[in-house]
Amino acid sequence: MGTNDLDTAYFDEQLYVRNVAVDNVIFGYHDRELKVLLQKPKLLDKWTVAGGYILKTESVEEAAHNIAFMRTGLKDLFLEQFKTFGSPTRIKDEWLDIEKVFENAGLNPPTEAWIRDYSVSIAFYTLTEFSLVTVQKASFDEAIEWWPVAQLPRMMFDHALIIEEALKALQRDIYHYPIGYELLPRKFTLPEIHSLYETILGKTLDNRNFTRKLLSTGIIKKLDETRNIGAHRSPFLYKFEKKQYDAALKNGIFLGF
Amino acid sequence: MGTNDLDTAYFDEQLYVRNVAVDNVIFGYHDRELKVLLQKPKLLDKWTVAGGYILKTESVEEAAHNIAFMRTGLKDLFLEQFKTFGSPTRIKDEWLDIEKVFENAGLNPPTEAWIRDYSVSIAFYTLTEFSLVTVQKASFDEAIEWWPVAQLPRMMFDHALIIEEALKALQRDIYHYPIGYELLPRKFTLPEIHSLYETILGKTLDNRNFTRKLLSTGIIKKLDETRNIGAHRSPFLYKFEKKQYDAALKNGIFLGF
DNA sequence: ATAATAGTGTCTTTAAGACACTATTTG
DNA sequence: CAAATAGTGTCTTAAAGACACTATTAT
Repeated sequence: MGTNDLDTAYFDEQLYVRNVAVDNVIFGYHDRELKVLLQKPKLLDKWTVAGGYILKTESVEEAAHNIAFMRTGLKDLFLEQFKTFGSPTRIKDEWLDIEKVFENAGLNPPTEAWIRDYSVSIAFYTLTEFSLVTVQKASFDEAIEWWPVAQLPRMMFDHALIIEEALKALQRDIYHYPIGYELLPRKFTLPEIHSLYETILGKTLDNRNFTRKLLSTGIIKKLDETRNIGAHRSPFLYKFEKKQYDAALKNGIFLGF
Repeated sequence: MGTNDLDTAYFDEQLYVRNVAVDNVIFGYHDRELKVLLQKPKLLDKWTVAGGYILKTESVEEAAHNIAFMRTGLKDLFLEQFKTFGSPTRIKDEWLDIEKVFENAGLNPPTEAWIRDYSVSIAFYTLTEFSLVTVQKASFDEAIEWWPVAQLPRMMFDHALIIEEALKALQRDIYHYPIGYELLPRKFTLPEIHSLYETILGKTLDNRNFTRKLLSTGIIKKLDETRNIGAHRSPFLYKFEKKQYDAALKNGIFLGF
């Protein structure tokens, strides 16, 4: 999406790249659950991934950043392009839906406008620290909410597939990038990051082996503080070592969990 | 690309998806070198990756298959989407080039036609067995040739970058897919596949360890034939085991070379 | 016999995986 | 002291990596 105005007339052929959408699967982590930020257009009972279009003056990556910014209020988020979807049927299968979207948005693009036509979607996923996000609703949306990836609502078009592929990409990337940095608060405990990895990978990880491997990379560092969690032993807080983290991002690491 | 006619007027807005191109980096392996199939438009001294546009009646993947077919005469090639490129400058940086391309092709799209405009390129790479390919020249091309990836000619637009990224993607994928099947003839020797892997990865691999690992996957099988290579010991021929190969493609394998 | 390439085995080192007890905190 | 969660060490097994000699073929 190219502007901060969520109500821009995307079918303006002068401003926007035609036939191309950008969809951005915004992941957050909270309450031991991996969540996705979804929107529900007015009057429809289907949800959509955050999405928008590309201004002719910006790159695909800038468009994806802008979409993330519009929905979360956050800039410079971690963002990965994972796949581009395009087929004659991915939107038209549910023709009625898109007509309703326009109607509800108070828009009425010409019948022949590209926005009703073949649509390629360049899909990204974004990682955000849940607690920092202040959700931004567009005027044509009835709701914008975090949904657990494990229990999604009815999704519009092929958006369920897009989320599924985003999750696969994330699961692939977690072995090669220090993903936790983006999803956790600045200070976190070992049990928290352990649970994050288990959640994303959908399997249990032996806590001793997990800790050993994670610490051996040198990307996190124990602090001299603990977190009080009630009637239990207080876990130590850790933080990411920016230097090691950046190196890991650049060169890749291998975390064989 | 959507038809078998290499001279189709791509700027026809009724037929083609606007603003979106598909570029396909076609890899082949020959003479111990990894090669790419490139074209040179008439009168320009820059080369391009195989590319084309998407018919509104086909999917992105179909378009990529059609591009590969038009250039190689082969169907059902192994094909992977690896990245989508899009920025306001990737084509316009060399505005003169694209004008010349049109001129040389005898085309004269209207000044405002999308084809001169912002262009998103969905990039794929394709693996082919070099010897099966019969190269197909389009009328607006002066030449179509295999170039060693290690010594590319001057490339148009961002095509050098696209090839670089395709190679990175291939190097990533080689660890998870039984790549050799696509690039080698049906029967091949251990030294041949060994050299293929060394070439793609750009590093030497201990032949004993390589053989041990490759054979342990069960995807190749020793035949009862040898290849005569002159005044040397004759190497045995091997072939891929289709069953194991398909399983490896589907589930992924791990080849830690 | 020589030159060139094919083919194979062992040892060492490192990483993965399995496994269970002790420590801290609060009520 | 009981309940809950944090935190840590060792052994076994598997895989990776390093390394060098013997086998075959044609001239």
